[in-house]
Amino acid sequence: MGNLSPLRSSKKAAVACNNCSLSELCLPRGLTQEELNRLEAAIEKTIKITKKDYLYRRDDAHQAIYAVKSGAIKTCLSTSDGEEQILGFYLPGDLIGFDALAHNHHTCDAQALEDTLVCELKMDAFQDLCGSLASLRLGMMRQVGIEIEREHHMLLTLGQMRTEERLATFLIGISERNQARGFSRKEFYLPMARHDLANYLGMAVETLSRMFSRLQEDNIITVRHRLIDILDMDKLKELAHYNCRNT
Amino acid sequence: MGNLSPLRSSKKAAVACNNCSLSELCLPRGLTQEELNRLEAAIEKTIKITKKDYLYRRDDAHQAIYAVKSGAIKTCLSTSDGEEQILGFYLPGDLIGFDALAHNHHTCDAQALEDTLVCELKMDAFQDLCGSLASLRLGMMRQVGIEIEREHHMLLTLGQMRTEERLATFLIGISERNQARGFSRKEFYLPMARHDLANYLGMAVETLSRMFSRLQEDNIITVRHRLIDILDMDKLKELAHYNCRNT
DNA sequence: CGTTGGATTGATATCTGTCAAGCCCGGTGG
DNA sequence: CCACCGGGCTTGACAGATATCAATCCAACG
Repeated sequence: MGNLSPLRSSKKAAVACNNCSLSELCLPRGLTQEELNRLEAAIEKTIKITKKDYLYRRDDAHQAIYAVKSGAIKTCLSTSDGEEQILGFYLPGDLIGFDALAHNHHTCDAQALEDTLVCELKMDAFQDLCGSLASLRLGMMRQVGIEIEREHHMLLTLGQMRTEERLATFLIGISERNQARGFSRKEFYLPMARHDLANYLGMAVETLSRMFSRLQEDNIITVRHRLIDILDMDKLKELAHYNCRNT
Repeated sequence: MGNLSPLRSSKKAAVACNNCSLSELCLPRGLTQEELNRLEAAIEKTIKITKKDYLYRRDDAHQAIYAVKSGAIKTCLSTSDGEEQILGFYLPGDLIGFDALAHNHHTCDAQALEDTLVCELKMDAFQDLCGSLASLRLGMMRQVGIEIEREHHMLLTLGQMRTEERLATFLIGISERNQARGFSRKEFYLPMARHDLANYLGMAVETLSRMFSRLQEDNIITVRHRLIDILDMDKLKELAHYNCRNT
């Protein structure tokens, strides 16, 4: 468990959206220079979250939307009987914090999987901006829409697929997200522990481990702990029914 | 399968938001009278969708957000290999259409489970309104947030629960939604077929049927086809781990 | 009143979870 | 430098839940 009150070091963002390599994935996409300047003025600071600390917890007031700059964050629903469901993994360029839109307080926990930097966009400043910047409203809606689509796809994964298919689908997704960020689409590090990934994919850790082993035996990937190398993307997509589920 | 191009009869809404019994569940919640008037002016018409026809289909342009006035709608992802995943059931007072926020076209199908009436709020009129009505922006965000929370809860259901627990959770949810709409929370009609419900809950139809039977044997509910009577809400909540998962 | 599609029930196969043991790697301290 | 943990991960054996296949059953409807 991380600290309940994580120490956060913060300062004005060192990297402006302008110079941020992630801006094409993030909220700024499609904004003009002038609009971007106004958005940036509303971005308070960059927050550093140490591995295992929380960006926010359930019931925290909805103070801001965050953009991941580096590192990785998981969101997760916890129940009082000790069960939990991982809701998503957030990588650089992803926006996080929409779980609080309905009730003005967060409805899940957001925890850093590794040391992580996020930009903070305060809700009050954001609300003001939305009044005058139609493009920002659209950008926000687009981001919320992406979140909804992601969750729809996850419902399909949990509702219809068997374990091997789920893992294949997940690996392809991570691969594509890495590619969009300019990293290798065939070789990468998973930021999360087996425990978290198994939970996210709705299976036991042991089952997940077996599926990794099976993919390796079939020469589709190599696994060395969290380091994944996709050897045969076509076969992987076949297992994931990739072409069926995306057309 | 319904028609690909359903016939829609439409007219200006017969019931204004003011007089609509659902306004407390719907977008108008929290708006002042003047704001409400402006919103209403943007509501184009009431659309009638015949059972099995589609309100919209995947890839349709995002023309509007819809509010269900009566009837019921399911949303559903279809894959080219013939599988599908039901994403949600929408009852009177619910807003539908957020799946298109990211890409300006719909990413799932929305089909009427019975003859259904919806209000149509055109996106362009809505975008204009959002510029000047901060309260409407907030209302929209709240509705989107509700959708996200609903999906989070569904991920928990599919990821962590076993079949009986899923059904119990679903029945409690329907019961609460009925109650919020002024209907009985213990006796109600399910608008969807077993096939759809089983798909939604990520199990085989036969398993769902067995779970219904088991709940009936244990005198927790009575089932007569789609008519459900909850005899013992406490036991049902116990099965659903209701208190664990909602605190 | 027969047809048809949905729903239930039964028998069986399969997948996945559970329990248990062992492995591997990184960290720690002697 | 090496031995010794400890936690995360993997593997194996087994049990149990759920899917699948098949056979009714039932209700709505023409």
